[in-house]
Amino acid sequence: MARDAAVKTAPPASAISDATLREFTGYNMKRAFMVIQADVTRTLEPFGLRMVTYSALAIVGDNPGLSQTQLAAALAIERPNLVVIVDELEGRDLVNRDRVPTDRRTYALRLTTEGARLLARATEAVRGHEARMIKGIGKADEATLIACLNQIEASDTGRS
Amino acid sequence: MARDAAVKTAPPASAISDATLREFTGYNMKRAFMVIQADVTRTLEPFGLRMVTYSALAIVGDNPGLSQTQLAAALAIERPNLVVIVDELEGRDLVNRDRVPTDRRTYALRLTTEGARLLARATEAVRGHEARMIKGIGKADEATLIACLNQIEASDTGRS
DNA sequence: TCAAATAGATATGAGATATAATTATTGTTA
DNA sequence: TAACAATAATTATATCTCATATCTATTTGA
Repeated sequence: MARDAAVKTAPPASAISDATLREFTGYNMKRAFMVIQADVTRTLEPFGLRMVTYSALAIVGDNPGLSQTQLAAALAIERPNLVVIVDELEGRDLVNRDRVPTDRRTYALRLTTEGARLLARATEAVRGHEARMIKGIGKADEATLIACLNQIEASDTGRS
Repeated sequence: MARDAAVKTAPPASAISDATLREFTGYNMKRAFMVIQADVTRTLEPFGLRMVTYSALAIVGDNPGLSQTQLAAALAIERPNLVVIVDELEGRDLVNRDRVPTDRRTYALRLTTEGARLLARATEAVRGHEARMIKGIGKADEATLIACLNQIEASDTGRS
């Protein structure tokens, strides 16, 4: 239904040129990322996960005992916004907020057994998503793609 | 100030691993795109433009006389959200909403002289941004990068 | 011991995005 | 040709994301 609407609302859509924007890496990347985002969202939906909640589980899994501040930094989101995310994951018994005896201000975040199981299953699904996305791209080109993306990421000056 | 805060709020930030997520193209792409987005936002700010308003100018420049529905489709945004964008550009005398004699429901969007001038200047600035982003990436790798991004974009099934 | 800094949480606001519904106009067809 | 369906733009609105300011509890450091 949504698909029909999208098609109908763009009668001669293919006739529209985006030549000027195609010159730029950022535009091509945004269009590619939109496809990836849509597919990964569909991929995670059966697990009741969004990109950000899946990412949070993955980071906690890789770094058991980290604090919410550290997790927020790793996810590049603000700490207030992370609180509700951890609330959600804790409410579903996917992560625990363990108290730290040496510093009672902070929590040590850890996956529960169920959280680890869900992360493993979701990661398998995301691997399937990954395979769909890079289908038709050779190993060498894929390596070049990742290297270019990492190079661009590293070019960050970080100035505000 | 914001930079200091960001640094300060992540004391042992470098110690946090994102190994699981690094496996995925989408994660690497998101991190790279965040850098691009931040830089292009800074680049366009002196022109009073955001990514979406610059993109709108570029598409109108490439397709003079197109309708708002076509522009919305090209920008992949919903038509109601485009209205305020065109309002803004029209209010700044960068684009005109010309009436179409054969169909009085629709507008033919065109750049004003000033809109064309601003687009040209902004495009030069964005070319500078592009150069910053891909600095250190060779011509061949850059071509591979774009080809991979376009391949991923083309893998879109479009199902909702 | 007292001031500053930190972790988490709460409240809140701004911005982006999506949907439903309205108006004006055009196309279709009974 | 009259009535109905479809389309373009718009308005209103809800939701989601993202950022900032502020608060409490706790720790650190002068």
